[in-house]
Amino acid sequence: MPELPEVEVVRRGLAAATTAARIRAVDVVDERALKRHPGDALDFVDALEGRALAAPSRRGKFLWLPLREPDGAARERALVAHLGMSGQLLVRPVGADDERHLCIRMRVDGPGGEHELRFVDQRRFGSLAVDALVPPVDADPAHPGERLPTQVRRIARDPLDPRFDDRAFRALLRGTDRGIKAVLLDQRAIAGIGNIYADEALWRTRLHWAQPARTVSTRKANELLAAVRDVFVQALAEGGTSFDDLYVNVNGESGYFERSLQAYGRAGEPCARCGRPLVREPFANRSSFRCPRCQRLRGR
DNA sequence: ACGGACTCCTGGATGC
DNA sequence: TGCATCCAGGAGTCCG
Repeated sequence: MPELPEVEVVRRGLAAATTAARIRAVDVVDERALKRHPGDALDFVDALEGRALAAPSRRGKFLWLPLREPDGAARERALVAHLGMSGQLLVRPVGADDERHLCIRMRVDGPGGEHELRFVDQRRFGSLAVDALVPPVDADPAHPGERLPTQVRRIARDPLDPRFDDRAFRALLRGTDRGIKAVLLDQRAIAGIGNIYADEALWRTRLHWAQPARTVSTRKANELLAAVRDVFVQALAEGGTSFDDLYVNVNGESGYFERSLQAYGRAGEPCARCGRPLVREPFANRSSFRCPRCQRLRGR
């Protein structure tokens, strides 16, 4: 399931394959993939055909490729992608067989010749859109050129962004009674974390998912941020986490960080620290995995 | 205003 | 064996 490391793997793959590529033709096979696009399919195709793609950017789990006019002029618009839980962006040879859940196909002509950039999505929570680029609400005066798609403006910076504000995040924790995991998953508070990496970071920090955020000490908050960054960097180095082939890189290959997971999906298996069997608990219509000994509610 | 519940969707796994 | 139900999840929306 694509969280920050998986989306970053895809971004890097796209950077190599599509930067400076020109879009020759766009075929919308399933219009439901355009649910975040402000216009219809015709408008989507029209906004892309003939334009070139600039180097891809990412914030949290959102990915976008700025568009250039045929004369090379920058356009304040971008092709925006969100993979949802099963979306894939694939670079394929022209005319390769259609994937079963192919939603959008784009023929692109780049430095490496002609390819197809395809958006494939089994569970259809993902989307492509053409969206305007605007200055971020948290713009840094030292970097006035930064631009974000409008639909990404409400998303916080992610913890690998050098301009992520640790201090502001700690203040946010002090100001809410929500459980710590709910805050980690709130993309307006900190971006890029989903259910898997939330559980991994909490396990590493020995925090219970329901621990009220305001009771997390400054020291623990710093440990938690460090754990989130560590787990992201490690997962990135291992190509991301793949379950049942739903997440793959642009060449269709799985990552292997699943082998390194210590908490997520491991109910009944012994905790790698203390040996107690991990438990699975319902949380916000999904699951949380934790060690009942290492990760207890504190200060109640 | 805040936070929790609900919604979109598909197919693999599970249960009777 | 076959049908029904459950479950997974990001982020927008809705409601108390």
